[in-house]
Amino acid sequence: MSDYNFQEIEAKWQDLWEKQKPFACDVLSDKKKMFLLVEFPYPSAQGLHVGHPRSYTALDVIARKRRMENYEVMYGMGWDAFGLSAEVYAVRTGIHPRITTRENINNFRRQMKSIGFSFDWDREIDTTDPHYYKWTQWMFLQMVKQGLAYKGPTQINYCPNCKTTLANEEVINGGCERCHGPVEKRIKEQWMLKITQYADRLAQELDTVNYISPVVDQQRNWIGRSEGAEITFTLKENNASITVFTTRPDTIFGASYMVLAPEHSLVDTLRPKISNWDAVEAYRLAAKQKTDIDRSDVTKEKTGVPLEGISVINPATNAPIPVWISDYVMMGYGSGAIMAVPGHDDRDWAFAKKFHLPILDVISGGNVQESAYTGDGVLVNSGFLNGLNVTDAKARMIEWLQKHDMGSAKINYKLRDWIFSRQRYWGEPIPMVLCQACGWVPLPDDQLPLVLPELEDYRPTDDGSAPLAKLTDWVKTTCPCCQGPAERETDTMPQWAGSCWYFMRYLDPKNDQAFCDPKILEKWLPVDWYNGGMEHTTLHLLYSRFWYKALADAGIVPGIEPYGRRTSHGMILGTDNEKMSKSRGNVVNPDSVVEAYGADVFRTYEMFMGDFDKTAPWSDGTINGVARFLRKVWALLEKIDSSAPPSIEQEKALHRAIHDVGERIERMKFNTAVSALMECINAFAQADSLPPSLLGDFCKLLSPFAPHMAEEIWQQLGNQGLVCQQSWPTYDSALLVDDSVTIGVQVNGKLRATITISKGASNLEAEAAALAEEGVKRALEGKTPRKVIVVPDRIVNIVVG
RNA sequence: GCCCUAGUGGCGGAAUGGUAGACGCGGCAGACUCAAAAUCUGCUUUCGGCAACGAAGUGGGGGUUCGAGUCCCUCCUGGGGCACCA
Repeated sequence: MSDYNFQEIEAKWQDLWEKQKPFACDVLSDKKKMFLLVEFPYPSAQGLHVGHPRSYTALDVIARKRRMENYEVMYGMGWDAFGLSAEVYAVRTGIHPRITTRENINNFRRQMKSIGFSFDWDREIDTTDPHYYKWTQWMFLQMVKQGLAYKGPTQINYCPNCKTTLANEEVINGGCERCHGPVEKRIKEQWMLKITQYADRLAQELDTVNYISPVVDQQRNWIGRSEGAEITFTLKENNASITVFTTRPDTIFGASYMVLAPEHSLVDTLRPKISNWDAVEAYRLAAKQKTDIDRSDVTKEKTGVPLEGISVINPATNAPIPVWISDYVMMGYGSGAIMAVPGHDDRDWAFAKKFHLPILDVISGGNVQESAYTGDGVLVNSGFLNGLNVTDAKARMIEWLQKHDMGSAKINYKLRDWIFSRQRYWGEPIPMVLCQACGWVPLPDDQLPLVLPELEDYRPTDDGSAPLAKLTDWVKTTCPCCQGPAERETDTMPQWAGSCWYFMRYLDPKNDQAFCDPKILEKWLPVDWYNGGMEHTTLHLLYSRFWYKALADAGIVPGIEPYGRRTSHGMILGTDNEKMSKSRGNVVNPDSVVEAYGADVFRTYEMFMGDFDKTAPWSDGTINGVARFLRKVWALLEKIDSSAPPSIEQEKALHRAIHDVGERIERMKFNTAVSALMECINAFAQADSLPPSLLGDFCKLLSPFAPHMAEEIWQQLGNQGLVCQQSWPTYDSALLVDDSVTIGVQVNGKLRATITISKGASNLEAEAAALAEEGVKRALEGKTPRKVIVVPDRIVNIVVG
């Protein structure tokens, strides 16, 4: 018996898998399908992070088990290779992103293969391959045709450091997601996707899928549905009107002033009537120059300027109220105007206090001069609403507004349309042409893919225009519609475009007639199980659901949701319990782990290190323990004796493991599934001999975690075929139960003894055994039990006193 | 401020309302060895005690229950998300 040479043995099986392709998916198979998905990575120059394999291994365990359960499994891998990071890296190194991307992909593929994932590598995809992005462009055009894409001036988030536009989802606390620098607001012509048109469905249809609840909560939160009313206020000075959105129409009698966003266009219209225009203009200019970080600082004092000479009529009271502008009202939400009810809104209260505006009490329950009262109560000082509670008053008020044609019920969303343009080079060209005569014209399908042209200098420009604009020959084209002179769009798509639909391409990766054969889509969608990071909840996952619904509405894909089930893994931290980062110097490189311990140890450790859901710190000690475990498994080969009958203990240990490992994998309790494997081999090792069949069955349980060693032992036991192609073992329930059971005996809920009784013993027997215990007698101090609770095979609790 | 999440030995972590600490790491003692590594055996929540045993114990405080790490209320702390969204 030699030591386990993992380098040699892992290479041997990886070569064999490569040749025999046991993980190839037959999409036309009659077997029950199982579509498993992990987020395909962005192939960075740093290579694979130890965080990636946590997700990949988990679903690899599921994939391998499902194959052994006779499912046809789809488990693919590919590269989300467009995007800013690749371009930034290329600019820094001076090497074209196409070249660095190819190198990075090769490195990622090598790393993944060294870990032994059971991906069907013949279905590898790459978002930067023209054969792939042809369909990304095609799908974008489908959205154009459905009226879901439009180009228009919009206030965008611009990162002056990265020199590009950011989607709202890419702005974190007013800063850039990538460089964390401040983000400016600019007005720019951008391609937009109308994700807001799907806001309601994106929220509602979460009920039709099985996502872990934090994902559901976070998406709903992000979509931010709120029910309220739109109310029209009329200007006192002329008949112009201003519409506000409020969730509290019930408080309208307390609306003592109105606030407009500084950017509100009405301010310009009203200029001739505004007597303090200089002050107004100065305030607007100052607001414009503020970054979102300044503007969204909740703790800062409220500022604002009144529009002197302007007032509006409160439709409920008919009284004129002043109009202010303040940057605490945002142009991008509702109508950019609010009715301020300082008595019952904290922000309005703070504003009113500062500027000495009237604070009216219209809902009983608080002292509005001290602080805003936002709770429930009975309406007061509110005319026909008096005496109603908040809910009823809301309904009554909306009714009243509708009757008088002054407003109606309205639902608003925080979700904004998706800013889809990037003034960058390394992305899918947007296949649109601007014709002087015809306007924006989509490229016809036969001109797809619109290949990303070569460019000498692909660096972003300081004036915010796209690098492709420099290619004047490429930009100049003819209109597909009228053949007149036209210009190509020079913006490219964001990183998120290619990942919106990539899972479908695994199903039919080489098809050039369609992104996927519709029959295959029909059979394989939705994805059965998608595991990925929480950080993608309001980005990729939301975009992708929207993209799918848009395609579904165009009749292109089946169903309404792309992913049936969504789970998430916790982050892997450094040994210091901090997020791994170069600057902290706590990064663990998967290559060095594989080199030192082998893929099997790496995989098993990643599953054993902690609860899959939760963050877990890297630990060199624990990984050693896993290595020791696998060495013990290997050493069992020495005990193999085909003439020895299995001991009952060994059989019980095996069947216990079959039960526990299977059940724990299904519950994604991978750490305790590994514990169950450990317990089993600890039991196996007790005896001097072990029948080959028991170790063979154990190999089946081990194979999802440590597939190389499992194959090797399986072969050395003299078995035919691959262990990964065997059937998942079943357990004999009779072997799961013991004849006797040790249970606790409590006196008044405190443990005083344990008794071993036969399984299924009657309550009387258990009680008698319990009362006979010395420890119990001592605790009873001669008192007579008042009550004895026996839970069969579980516990005896004696109540005294 | 709002919405999620978590808080258990020296450490990672186990526990369908029923013997808290499985499994692993680390530590201690021993075996093997010229020695070391590797391996194996035993012990290892804390306090008191030679021991038998006793007491305390799952972030704090209340509650429900024969019985609470687990359920309810409340507070504290860490992690994540959203945030002047009317």
